[in-house]
Amino acid sequence: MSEDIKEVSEELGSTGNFIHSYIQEDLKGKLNKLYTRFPPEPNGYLHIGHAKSICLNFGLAKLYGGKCNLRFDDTNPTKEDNEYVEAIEEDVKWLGFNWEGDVRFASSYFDTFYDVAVKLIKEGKAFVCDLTAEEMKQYRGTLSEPGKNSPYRDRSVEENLDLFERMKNGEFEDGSHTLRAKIDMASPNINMRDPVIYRIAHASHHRTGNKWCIYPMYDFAHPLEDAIEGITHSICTMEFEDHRPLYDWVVANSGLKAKPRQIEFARLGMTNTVMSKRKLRALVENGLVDGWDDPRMPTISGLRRRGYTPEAIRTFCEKIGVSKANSRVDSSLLDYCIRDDLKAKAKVVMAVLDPVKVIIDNYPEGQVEFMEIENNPENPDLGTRSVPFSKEIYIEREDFMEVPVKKFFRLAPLKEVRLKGAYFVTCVGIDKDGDGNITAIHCTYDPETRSGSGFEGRKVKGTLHWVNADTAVKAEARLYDYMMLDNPDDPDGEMIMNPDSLVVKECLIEPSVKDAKGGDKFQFMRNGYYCVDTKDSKEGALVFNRIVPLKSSFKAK
RNA sequence: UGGGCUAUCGCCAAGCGGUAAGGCACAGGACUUUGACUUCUGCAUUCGUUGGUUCGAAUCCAACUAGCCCAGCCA
Repeated sequence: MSEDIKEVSEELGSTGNFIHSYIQEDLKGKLNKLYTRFPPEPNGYLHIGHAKSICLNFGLAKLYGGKCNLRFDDTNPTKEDNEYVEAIEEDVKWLGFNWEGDVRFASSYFDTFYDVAVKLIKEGKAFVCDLTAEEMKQYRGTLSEPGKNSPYRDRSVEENLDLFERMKNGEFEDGSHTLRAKIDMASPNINMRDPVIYRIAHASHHRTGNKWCIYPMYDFAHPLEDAIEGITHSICTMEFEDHRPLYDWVVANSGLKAKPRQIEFARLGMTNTVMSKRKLRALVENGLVDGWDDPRMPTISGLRRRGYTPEAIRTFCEKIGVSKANSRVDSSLLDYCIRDDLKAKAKVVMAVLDPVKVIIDNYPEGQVEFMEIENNPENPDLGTRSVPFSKEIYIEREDFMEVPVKKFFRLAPLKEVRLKGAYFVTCVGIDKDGDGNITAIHCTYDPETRSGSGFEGRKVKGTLHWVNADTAVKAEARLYDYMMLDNPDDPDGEMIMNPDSLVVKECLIEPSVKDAKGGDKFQFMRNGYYCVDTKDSKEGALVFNRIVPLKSSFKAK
């Protein structure tokens, strides 16, 4: 095992984070196997911040030859639902991770939790408290003043046992009693001021139904869950750092042998999006987005629908690193990751989003030629396809300028450009309507310049994508941009929805995409990466989501 | 103002007493049948501040400063 650690350590080089140091330290000592867990509460959908935790926990387990559980922390029935457990399982699988054995549920340990609570009562380490929520708040003290002992703190073990059993049996109303750990009301750490470990909630649980009407609190349940499962390293986010003394107290007093170690890291923040469940829920409930899987959402389901790949998300999670410092990662890093993943995977096709007609005056009327074009110049394995070409085609409106700016390589009067995979054409005239708008561009082509003919006579600076007018497929393109904008009026960082986060266009695409299915990904040449929408795309009425635009160093000034 | 944590390039982030890795972003050059990709080059004499220890400090010590978290019968 120490050899393995050495190898891992060398492999990591200088990229290892502080968690690796802890784990390696522990593995050199008493432990011989790493065991982690990903423990979401099933009360919402997973987002890319969870992906960071998933990659960390499952990734660490894999790296050190250990195991990782998927466990639902379902200790609060009023907020949880089976809908979420199913969605979460799907997301974790989709991201490419396999959990150890069956999915675990905190709720399947409810009997054990109860037994530990009884043990604590018997040892004088827990008591039933009759204080109301409001009274308890008064007794708790403040950040700078110590709290006071509850008047119920010194009840006898017998009375506590009796009361706790009656709590379990449903004799009391919600909020009338709690079970509290007896620790220290004067502790500077508020979490240690006799924290509540069980509350009464006459609510139906999505898995245990009406069997229980008392439910354990996170601070009590979580350390026990970890200890029961033999978790060695319980990795969570920074806000739980203050809870660690309580976590350790529960483990130490539980009678369980395992001694999991809690390690905290900073949660993910990203620019141009929101990550809090509350804010995401508000967007969904206010109808500002098309559900939790709206392609603008940072949810795993949203990213998946948008066209992000698990590989890209995993790479992103590796690249952002893990530390304890608050941070907001620039969204451009995620953009980079998906482009990098798709560049050799996606077929490159030609699509025109803002078409203007081009008539090739000297091309024979009625003639159609099929041009053989490589699907991805970087990846010959993707093969070639045949693209029809004829007298009338469409090009991108922005690829023509009647009065070109300097350094404009594209089409302009009397300028020659290459049509990708076809011929060189020269603009010889323009048709305009009564308002002066260009309705068609007239060109001539040079038959000698046919693509693949080996023509070397002259060079052109620009290559344009195009679609054949007769055979083009009409489709809907949904151009997504960052969901949120910084709000200059709110220095606290409350963001506002980007009004241009979705722009819908009708576009024309070469016929090879005709049979594309939901989830298929393409590069629209010179434009960006697109994914066929899994919800709204139909045969004959394709809908493409723009995953991310291509970079461009061209600036028209 | 009690306790906990954090502070290294525009954004992440290595660094663990021997003289500032890497990625993204950005800028410029080459290449190019995608102004993409690829490739080359540039990008912190300086590590929140101020002192101290040391031959030597981002790394040790002290004092400041700033930011985040905690007063749910949420997780």
